[in-house]
Amino acid sequence: MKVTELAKSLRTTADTVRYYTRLGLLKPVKSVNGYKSYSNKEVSRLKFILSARKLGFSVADIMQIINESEDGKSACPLVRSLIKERLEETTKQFQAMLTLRNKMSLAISQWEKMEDKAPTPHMVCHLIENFEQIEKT
Amino acid sequence: MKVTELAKSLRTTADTVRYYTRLGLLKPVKSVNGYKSYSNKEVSRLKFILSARKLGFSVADIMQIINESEDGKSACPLVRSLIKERLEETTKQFQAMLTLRNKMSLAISQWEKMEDKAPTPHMVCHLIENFEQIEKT
DNA sequence: CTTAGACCTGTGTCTAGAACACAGGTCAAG
DNA sequence: CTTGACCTGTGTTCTAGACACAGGTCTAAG
Repeated sequence: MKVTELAKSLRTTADTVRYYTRLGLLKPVKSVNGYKSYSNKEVSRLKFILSARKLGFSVADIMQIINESEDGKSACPLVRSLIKERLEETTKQFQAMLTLRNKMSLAISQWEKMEDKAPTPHMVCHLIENFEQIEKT
Repeated sequence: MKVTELAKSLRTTADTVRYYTRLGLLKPVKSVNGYKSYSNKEVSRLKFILSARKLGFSVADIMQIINESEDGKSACPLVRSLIKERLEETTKQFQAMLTLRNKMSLAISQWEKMEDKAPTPHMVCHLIENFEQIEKT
C-alpha cells in the first residue's frame, strides 16, 4: 500500500500518514521505486492512532501508549490516566472558549451602537481601546 | 524604556514584546548600548495590541488593523468585520471542545466497567479501539 | 580600580500537528 | 516515445510566543 492509498482507506490525508511515519509511529518498508510501502499491520496501527486522536490524546500520548504495548504491557492503566489529564485540559480550554465567545458577542453588540472614528496618534481604534471599560459597566 | 520594563508595565513578558518587535508592530530605537528603547507611543501601541489579543483578534489581524489606521483610515469597519469572523471560528472551536469533552467523559465512565487487557498483535488498547462501537450504543 | 554577581540583552531555535510547496518520479493511454 | 495525470519524499511554513544561551551592563563591595 502506498501513502495515498492508506490515507484514503482511513479517510485521512497523505500528509498525516507521512507525518506519523516521520515520527516513527508507522514503519513502512521501502519498495523498489523508493516509495514507502505499508502493510496491513500499519493499517490497524493507523486506525488506532486516528481513534486515539479523536478521543483527544496527543500524538506524544499515543507514542507512549504504543511503546507501553510494544513492551508487552497492558496500556490500559496509562490510557486511563492520560485521558483524565486531557479531559482537564479540554475542560479548561472549553471554558476559556466560552468566556471568549461571550466577550466577543458583547463587543459586537456594544459596537453596534458606536460610530466609526478616525485614528489619532494615541488611538488605533476606539472600539477596541475602550472596550475594557465598556465591559466593566 | 527597555524590553523588560515595558513588558512589566503592561503585565506581559519580555518575549512577547520581542516577538511583536520582530514582527514590526513595535518600533523601538536602538540605544547606545545596542538595547532596544521603547517610547511612550510604543506603550500605548502595545496596550492596544494586548487588548485586541484578549478580544480574540489574531496577531495578523492586528497588523492589518494597524496598517489601516496608519493610512489615516478608520479601522473600525475592518475591526467589526474581523471580529465576526473570529467569533464564528471561536464558536466552532467551542462546540468542538464541548463535543470532545463529552466524548472524553463518556469514555472515562464507560472504561470504569472494563478490565485492563494485554495488547495483542492487532490491538494496542481495547479501550480505545472498541470505543467507537460503545459510543454508538 | 577591580571583581563578583545579579540581571538583562538580542538572536536563534523549538513547540503541535499537520498543510503546503516543489522538483522530480511513475504509469497508463495514445 | 511522449504526453499528462497523478504520485512521491523532503523541506518549509504556520501560531504565538517560550526557552536556551553566550555575552553585555550595572551596582556594590573590596
